[in-house]
Amino acid sequence: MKPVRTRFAPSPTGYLHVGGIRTALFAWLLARQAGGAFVLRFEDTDKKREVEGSREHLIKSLLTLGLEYDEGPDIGGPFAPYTQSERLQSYQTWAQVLIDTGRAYADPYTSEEVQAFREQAQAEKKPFLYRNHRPENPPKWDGSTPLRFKSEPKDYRWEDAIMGESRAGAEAVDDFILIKSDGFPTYNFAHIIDDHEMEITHVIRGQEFISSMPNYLNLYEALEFEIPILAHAPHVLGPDGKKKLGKRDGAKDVLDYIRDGYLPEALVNFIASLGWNDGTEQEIFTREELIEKFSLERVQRSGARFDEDRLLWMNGHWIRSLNLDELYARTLVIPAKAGIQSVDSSRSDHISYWPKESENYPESYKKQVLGLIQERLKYFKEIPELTAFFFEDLPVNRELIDGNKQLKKFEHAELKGWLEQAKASLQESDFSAANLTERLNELLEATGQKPGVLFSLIRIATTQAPFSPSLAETLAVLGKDTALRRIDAQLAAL
RNA sequence: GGUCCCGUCGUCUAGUGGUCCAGGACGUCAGGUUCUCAUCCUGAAGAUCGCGGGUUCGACUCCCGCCGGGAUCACCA
Repeated sequence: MKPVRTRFAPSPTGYLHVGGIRTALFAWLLARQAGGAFVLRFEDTDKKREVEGSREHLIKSLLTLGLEYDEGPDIGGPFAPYTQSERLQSYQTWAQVLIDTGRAYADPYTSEEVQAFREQAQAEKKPFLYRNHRPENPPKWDGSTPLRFKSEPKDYRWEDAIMGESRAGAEAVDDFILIKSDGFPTYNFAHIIDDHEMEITHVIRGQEFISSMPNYLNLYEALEFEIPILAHAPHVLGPDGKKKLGKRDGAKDVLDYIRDGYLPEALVNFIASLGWNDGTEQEIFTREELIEKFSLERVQRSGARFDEDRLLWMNGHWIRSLNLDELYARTLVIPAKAGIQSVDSSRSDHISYWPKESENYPESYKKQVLGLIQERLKYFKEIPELTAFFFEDLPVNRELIDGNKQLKKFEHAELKGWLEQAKASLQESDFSAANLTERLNELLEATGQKPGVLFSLIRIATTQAPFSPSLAETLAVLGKDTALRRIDAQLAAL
């Protein structure tokens, strides 16, 4: 049994969005599960489409999610180089093998001529097959024209680890281009050479390549290469459930999610469970559980829709599962945007998720605050709006009391009286949560009011926020000076 | 249009001939937890299993047709 070697082979032409990284995750999972190797390879044979900075972006995305690769363009490995534009010699060598065995020939037509053939076929409502125009005596290939594969059409049946038993007729096999006239190989040729030379055992990629499988199978045979295990994953669909997810649908790339404060754990869990489950009712999986339980056979064959609500829920779950110190450490740094600058990338004036006003507060204070909001935090970018009142006195907002369904039925004078009572009691408190709770309960009796009334009143006075964590805990964190100062401000406004 | 793939609650899915008048999760709605928001708990609504034929004692599960959706038909990957 050969050691498992999987690869992720993106072309550096743009962002790595959630749909794209799923195949990377699957490949990584398989490699880790088998104790094999996960390889990163850049397929940059189309210089025109290359996007500046996308290599860095791709690498950063992978690493941020914890999908470490064992061999790759930047770290090398036993089969280096891992960038196709640096492997031209290999393609040249194998192309010569094909020429020598009569399985490749120079394309004598201009692209206009080929286009004419194509249009002619279309007019006759017949599928266009280049091989129907295969020249009888092709010129010797000198590199100035495309080099084509001389196919041997036949029906194919093959096993796809995800899609199951697959088949296609001979009409799907054609003479495709191996090497372009610019000297670079096509994907169709290059990836097969690379996978072979790099000893890749599992090819996992998007379903857009399924229809090319007969061509690849034909090439593998001509080259006498062993065919790796093949797996084609369905696309992740956009919110409308129709088109595949892409940047232009507003699909954010992976790093956008990270920057918004989504945890890698949640993203990995979410992406893995988009179209995969282990057959039980388990929804939350750690990275280790995924490595242990993942299998291509259980990957759904139909495309799954990207459901942001579910991601949000999952992220909240993972945030709650972290201990406070760990969670706090994660809120300290907003990862820098690597590679491509997103047009809508947010301002970079914040280096942490905490609001500006928090910078003069000690870490211990911020940790207490975080402890109070942990169970209501869905993603880190929400921290400022959830915590603002812990760091600054917000202006008195009359609407909070006048619009409160419990409080609006009382006269201001009455509310003022209760707040005065509260102030008097709180002045005597040591502001420990226990003492605060005790005094708050006494106040309930003294005023004869329900918590819904009294606590709402004090909560609004001390936070000026529409919602906040529970009263005693909030007061304890806020501290005596701040709490009393804010009560005075509220009193003055009533 | 040719070829290939797919089709279970709004969404992600469990389900491989009977235990399914279809189970779980997200979302939604209602109730509970000394106040708000959230968490947590409980409950509810929500799928004639795309449609129509077969096969079978019996089909979400097998077969055929249809419809719908997707992918692909480049000197892009």
